[in-house]
Amino acid sequence: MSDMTSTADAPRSPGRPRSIRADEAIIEATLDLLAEGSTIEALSIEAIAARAGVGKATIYRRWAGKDALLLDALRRLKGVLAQPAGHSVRDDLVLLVGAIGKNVDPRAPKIMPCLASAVNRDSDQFQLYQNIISPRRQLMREVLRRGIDEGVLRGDIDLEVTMALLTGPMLIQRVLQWNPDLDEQTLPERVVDAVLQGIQVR
Amino acid sequence: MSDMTSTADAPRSPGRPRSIRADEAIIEATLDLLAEGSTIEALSIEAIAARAGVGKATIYRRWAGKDALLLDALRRLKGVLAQPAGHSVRDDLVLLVGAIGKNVDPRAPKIMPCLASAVNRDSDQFQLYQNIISPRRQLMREVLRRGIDEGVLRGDIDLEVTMALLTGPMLIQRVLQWNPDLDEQTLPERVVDAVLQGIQVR
DNA sequence: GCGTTACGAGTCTGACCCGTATCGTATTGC
DNA sequence: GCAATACGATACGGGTCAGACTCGTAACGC
Repeated sequence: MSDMTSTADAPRSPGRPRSIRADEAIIEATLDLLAEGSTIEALSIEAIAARAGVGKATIYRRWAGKDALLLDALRRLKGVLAQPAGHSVRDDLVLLVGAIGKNVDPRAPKIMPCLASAVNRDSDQFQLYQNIISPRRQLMREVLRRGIDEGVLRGDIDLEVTMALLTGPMLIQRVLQWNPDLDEQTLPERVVDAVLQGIQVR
Repeated sequence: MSDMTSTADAPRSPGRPRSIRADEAIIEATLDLLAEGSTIEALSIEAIAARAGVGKATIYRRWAGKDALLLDALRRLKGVLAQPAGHSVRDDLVLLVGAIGKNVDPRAPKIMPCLASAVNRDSDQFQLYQNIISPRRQLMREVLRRGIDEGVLRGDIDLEVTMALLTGPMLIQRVLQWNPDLDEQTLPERVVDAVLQGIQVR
């Protein structure tokens, strides 16, 4: 997708090879600046170059512009998929819900909120976002299906609505800080249990 | 909060009074530009003035800067609180959930996503956001409490978690377009029913 | 060593914008 | 009519930034 992919095959390189350290420094600088509070569009190539200790040309040699750089930088944040143990449906759901918005990179929580706007205005970034979350949705869908097969969950539930039910509360809390009084730590467990049991008198 | 409040008392005005049409045109232009896809920080006073058919000085005569103008402009969007009928707890919840992210102004859904980032970086805007949603949370809390009193809802549920459960799915759908396959129209009903009944086999 | 390419640093042009000031004009109270 | 204040328009100095370019230098294959 970016120029960097061409590094893989590496047919032959006449001159001095590109510095891998520069690649890394540029990406890191981008994420650092975002995590420090810069918004996406306030981010300038000049600032990134300065922060990375790199000439502007070094950036333009690798990426076409800010958008392409950002696309590569944000890819770093998606982290790895959580792997449900497969024993208890409830525990698996707690694990998956707890993993929402939680990434390997500690900067991710700071950066994620500012993506919310971008996702709804740029269709490329919307696609990137969907590409990241759809495998996670799939994972949760499979756990729910397993629950139905095992007879733990009812067969007539709407899987998509149920996933929204499990994901929504965690997401608005992590991304929007919707309710400052809500404890994020114990939220996954409480959400899963509430969804499982319902709130109605039976 | 802004200079405009001083218009209220109006002690005495020597010269030509300020044009109310200009006030309106500036606010409208601001909201229009935001709704058309401009982000908050890409929004410039010059663009607003041009769109409103107004000189820049006319804007600076009223507001100290872009932030003050935005604060006033966004206040227009919050709309009125939904009024639950008070008959059926389920119907009231469906009404409240359906009202999430739904404002009188048709531009609101387009503008809301780009506020997500601002809310998490500027504490002033975070407060403004909390001030807007906390009465709505209170409304929902009262409906839930009524449900408990009436014996429709269990007494041992966590109100705050339940509210997150009801609000989250709707919010991520309206603001983040979390799952494009999910029908926004019928979502409130389905969310409320799922939360009421739970998904577990009983 | 030589051609080639990359490097950090810096320069340059052309946008765009802010916030202020200044036009000539319009609208108010007196 | 006259002072006062508003209006839209425009010009201004100061600032930031995009991208393309230029340095002198560094690292590679041959």
